[in-house]
Amino acid sequence: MAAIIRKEISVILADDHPVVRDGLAAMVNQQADMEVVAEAGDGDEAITLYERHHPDVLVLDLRMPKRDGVSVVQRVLEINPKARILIMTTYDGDEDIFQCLSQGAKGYLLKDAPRQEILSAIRAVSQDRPYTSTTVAAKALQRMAKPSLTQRELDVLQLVAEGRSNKDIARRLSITEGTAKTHVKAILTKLDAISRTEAVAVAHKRGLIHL
Amino acid sequence: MAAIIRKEISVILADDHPVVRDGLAAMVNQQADMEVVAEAGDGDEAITLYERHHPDVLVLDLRMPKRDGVSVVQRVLEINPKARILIMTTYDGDEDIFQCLSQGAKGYLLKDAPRQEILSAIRAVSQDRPYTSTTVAAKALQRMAKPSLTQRELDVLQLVAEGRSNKDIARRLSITEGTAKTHVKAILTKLDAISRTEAVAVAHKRGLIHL
DNA sequence: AGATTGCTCTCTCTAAAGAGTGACGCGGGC
DNA sequence: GCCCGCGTCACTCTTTAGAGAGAGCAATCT
Repeated sequence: MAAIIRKEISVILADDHPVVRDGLAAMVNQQADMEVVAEAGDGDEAITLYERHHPDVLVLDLRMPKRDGVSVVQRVLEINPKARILIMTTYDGDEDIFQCLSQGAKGYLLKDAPRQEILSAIRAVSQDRPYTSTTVAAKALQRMAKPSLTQRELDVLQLVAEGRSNKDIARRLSITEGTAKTHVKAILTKLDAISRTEAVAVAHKRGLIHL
Repeated sequence: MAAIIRKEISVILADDHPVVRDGLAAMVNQQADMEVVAEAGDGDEAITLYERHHPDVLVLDLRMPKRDGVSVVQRVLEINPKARILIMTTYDGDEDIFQCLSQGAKGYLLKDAPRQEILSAIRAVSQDRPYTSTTVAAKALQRMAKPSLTQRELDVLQLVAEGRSNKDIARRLSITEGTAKTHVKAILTKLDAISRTEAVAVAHKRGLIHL
């Protein structure tokens, strides 16, 4: 009979795709120094399981049902400010990652990363060392140069993306049409777009909105 | 030493995410009646490996680098008209699946499907029985009622989604602005949208375009 | 206190979008 | 042969979007 051995690095996986969890679990459990102690299929579950197990590393998908990655990062860091979180996402344009990283997530990974990169990212984060894939690092620099939208502008942008007219947007946000136009104009300028439709395309590419 | 036993169902996995391939491979190889004989990371590779191995089932991600699922389905069915292909995708709104299914793909799956569903889908397809998840079947019915866009309209829609003006669209397609407007109008009517921006939102939801 | 930033609102003016209609040639199906 | 869907083009008319230019007001930072 095998004795229960505590491996050095305990990991919780949070992803809404069973396939992805299986894949990651297989990779992680094959390693001598790490093991998966729990798996979560949505944001709420991720938080519950984190509280219960307090793992060394939480591997977290950015897009999940019930509660998205950003808010999970917030909540987990409230529970344990020293939590080590590795963000994982499919889309390299996702703007949310910057929000996560600035909130205290330790690392970021793309889902199409090769096995080795994923494992070394987990090891890095487990030692409290930040890990950022080169593609993201490059994007971070690009992003510095570009102006960021205010919260209100993001609200407007969301409605623009849904196809609402200025008048409609004004009604929904309880502002005048003129003000809505002002916001839209600011959005167009900041995103360097000529029309609202182009703005939506740009915003989507940058992951500012999720259609 | 173990003898090399041919399992009943040979499978090729095609997906650009190593994690997903690992997950699927782990699931499949655990089964007594099936095994993974090759893995592809992009569309071209999928075709090459299909030709080499002629597996019982090809599990194919719809979105891949180099060559997307639709064209892989076409090519593989040229090679072997009796090929059994199981389409897999992340997005349940994807319009492309209908194209694949009508071309001869045998089944369709969402990536967030539970393990059991994935395995039974592979078994069904391996016996040449069609498999369609209930969510997709429901969507197929919905789709019947809705008018479909012509190829030309899809061309225009793509440009609309990029934020181009009617004048710009006309120039790029070498037609007059009036004609471009006619197409846009038809698109708005068919998608039941009030503005071009809303049309883009609707089209994106239905998977008619990929931003 | 002064500067900055975000949100609000107002005004004018031009360009574009979209509704409504009609029409013509071309191809395939009945 | 005829009808129909498609792509093309043309015309009018109303609504909306977007550029430009200010201005007040609150919260925050320095």
